[in-house]
Amino acid sequence: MTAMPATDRAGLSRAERRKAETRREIIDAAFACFAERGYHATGIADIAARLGMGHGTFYRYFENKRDIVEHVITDLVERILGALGAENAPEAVDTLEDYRQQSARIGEALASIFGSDLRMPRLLLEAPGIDQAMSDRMLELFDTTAQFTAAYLDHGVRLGYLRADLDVRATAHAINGMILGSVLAALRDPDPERQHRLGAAIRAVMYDGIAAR
Amino acid sequence: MTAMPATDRAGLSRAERRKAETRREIIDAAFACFAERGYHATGIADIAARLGMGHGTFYRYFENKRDIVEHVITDLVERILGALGAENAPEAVDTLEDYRQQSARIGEALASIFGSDLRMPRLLLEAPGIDQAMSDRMLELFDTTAQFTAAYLDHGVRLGYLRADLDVRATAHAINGMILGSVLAALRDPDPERQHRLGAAIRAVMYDGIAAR
Amino acid sequence: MTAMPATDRAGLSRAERRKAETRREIIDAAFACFAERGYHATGIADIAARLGMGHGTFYRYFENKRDIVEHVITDLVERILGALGAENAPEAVDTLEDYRQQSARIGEALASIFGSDLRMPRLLLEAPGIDQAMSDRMLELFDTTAQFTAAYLDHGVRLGYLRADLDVRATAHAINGMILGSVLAALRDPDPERQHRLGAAIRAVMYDGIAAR
Amino acid sequence: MTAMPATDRAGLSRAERRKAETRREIIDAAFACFAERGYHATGIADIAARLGMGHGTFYRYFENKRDIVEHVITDLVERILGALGAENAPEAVDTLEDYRQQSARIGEALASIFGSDLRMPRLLLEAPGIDQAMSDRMLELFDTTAQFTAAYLDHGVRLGYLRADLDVRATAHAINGMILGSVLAALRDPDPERQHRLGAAIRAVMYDGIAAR
DNA sequence: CATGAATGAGCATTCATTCAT
DNA sequence: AATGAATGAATGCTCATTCAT
Repeated sequence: MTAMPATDRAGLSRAERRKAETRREIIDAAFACFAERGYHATGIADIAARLGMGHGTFYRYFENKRDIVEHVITDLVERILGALGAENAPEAVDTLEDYRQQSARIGEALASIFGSDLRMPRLLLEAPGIDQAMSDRMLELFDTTAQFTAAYLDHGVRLGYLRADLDVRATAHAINGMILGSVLAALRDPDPERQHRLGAAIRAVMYDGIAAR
Repeated sequence: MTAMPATDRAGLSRAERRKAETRREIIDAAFACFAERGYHATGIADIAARLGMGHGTFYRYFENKRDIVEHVITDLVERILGALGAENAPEAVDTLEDYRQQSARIGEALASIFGSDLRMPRLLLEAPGIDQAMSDRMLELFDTTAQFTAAYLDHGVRLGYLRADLDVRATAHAINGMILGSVLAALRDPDPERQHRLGAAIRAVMYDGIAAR
Repeated sequence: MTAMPATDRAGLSRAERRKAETRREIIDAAFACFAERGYHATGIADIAARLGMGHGTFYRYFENKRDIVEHVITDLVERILGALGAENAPEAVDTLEDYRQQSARIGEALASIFGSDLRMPRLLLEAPGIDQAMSDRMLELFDTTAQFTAAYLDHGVRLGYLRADLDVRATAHAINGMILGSVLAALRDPDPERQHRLGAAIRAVMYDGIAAR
Repeated sequence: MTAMPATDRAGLSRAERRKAETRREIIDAAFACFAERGYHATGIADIAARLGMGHGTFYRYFENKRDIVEHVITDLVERILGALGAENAPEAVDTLEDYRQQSARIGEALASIFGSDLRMPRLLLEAPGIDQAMSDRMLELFDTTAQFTAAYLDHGVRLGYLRADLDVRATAHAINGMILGSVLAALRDPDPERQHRLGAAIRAVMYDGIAAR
């Protein structure tokens, strides 16, 4: 017999696990509220009401409104980056054809993530309107993801299947811009068929250019 | 001589002209405030104070806060579209080389517009956070500008200097996405040299692709 | 004709005068509320309601709740000190008998001030419970008034009608303590007759001591 | 052997004794919190945290926040009155000189109590700001202590070493006021030397008066 | 027409208290 | 008996909007 509470595999006591679960639920509820009505139109009471809990309870889990949106965004970004980084890696590719296929897989993964729940891109789109700090964070996120893309490009240049004179950093921003463009287009018209054509168009621009032969 | 007030060439009386001027000033002041502090952090009093006028006066020119931001955005969009459409037209080009040069001109025009006053892209970025309607409007704007781009592409396809199998609509979104990406990059790091490289990278992707020859 | 608003003798425009009046009214209403229910039990809404005005209006005149109580106390202290300093001065007295009479006048003035409105001492008594800063301020006030008393004593020592070996500063605190004691007694039992006896007892202690001859 | 739990000399079971101890600890912790941060700024959680116990446990020992402060003040008052009444009694004195020495002892005892822990007078000072009832109680306390002093004076008058015409009740308030004044002065400047002079000044006023011979 | 005083809906946040475990 | 999670009443404060002057 010991006074120490039983812990699970992650070393968390029952209470800690419950607390983590509730935080998870609040993050999800807040995500839903923010995405549906927007950050400024959402009250803490809305988030609590969605979970059927008292609004005072919210403050047992998060400091304040700004705190929760920070966690919501962080969670969202992690989900996106996690889904992206999961099965792909720059080093996994040797030839242009492989790269093209990898691009397609990444594009499909992105389409799957965003397409599965349009609230995700919708919230990302609204995020810069929260405040200056969040706006900066979103710009930083765009830059960060461009670095991911740059890593892929860099690998291709080194292996010789991408142009040697590629301005890797700038091109990465351009490519990510195309992806962003397709996401915005999807928000207006979430037709899967159209998403597919957007992905194809992006790859066509990347590999074939737009000029006639 | 009549009792009718004198009117200028546009058929506006002196009073109407004065009113239009004041509306113009309010729009400019509101633009400045919204871009600097953000829509939600800006009060009507801030806008009025910037003009040295009473904040009650504001309501003689605009319905409410939502009304003014609508006009600010409209004005902003017009400035952008106006600057773009001014000297370029899809029909003015016959060859790929011409088109490439036209692209460069358009890119420079955009860089000039946005680069000259970063408050413009900053406000556009924050706009979707104002409310759902504004978010929709921004998505619509992205679509509208894509139609502009599509017109250029369409012209090129018809004249044969762009690929016959080009998915014009989807490609237009991709290209505009690249432009959007360069704008976002400029917001993080407004170095003109970098902007120039971003523009070049966009054109390189468009015309040369990223693949090695 | 001038654009300058008409001003009264104090150089205040009509609007400024009105504003000052309203501030005065708010201070009075707040004084009443704080004295009756206590600072912490009083809401801004209570103060506003007492004046029949919206509670938002309050914030046009005072920064916040702490601000108004600061002004209420300041006003209160000024009223007390003003009433005290009005007709008395240490230099106006030459003999012990004069001083004794002056003491009686000051005592009566104090009794008149506090006795006329028991909310004044009641609020002063509650003031240290507002917060640490106010508590310090009250202690400072006690010290300040002791300096007033000390000035009287000092004058008497110099003119020779008070003991040469008087510890002026310490004695001043003792005397003011007696006054404070009579105020506290008055709060419990505001019988004028009793106040009179308290004043007489204070003077008797001061001049005759308590010892039998 | 019976089912009755063992009891100590006071007739308390072990559990009752433990309960009393915990109450004692809570009172002490609450006293510390209230004196340091003030009643209104102190939360029940602060008190519990100071004892390292759950704040829910608090309510097993005291009804509510108002209840604990009542006990804290009661305890405080008892400590003061106890210390005062311990070794002194009106009847223990026969002559003015004895009385003067007794006064000095009482003064020293008070200075020792308050000076040893300034939180005591600080809490008493803040107490009237808790609510009306507590304010009344503090005034009552002042009156009660004046009755103590009055008993000493009464004894002196009866034995003839104090003035026969002394207004005992009023003079008692005046004397206690001086003591109160010295306590307030100590709160501002807790210099022991100064406290000593204040005590001496009080006795000088009492026995010698302030007038020159 | 300009003004700014007045307004109150609205919201984030705190914290004493309860009660299931 | 101890705990601390849950609760919601309570309140200070902001600011868009109105309207009398």
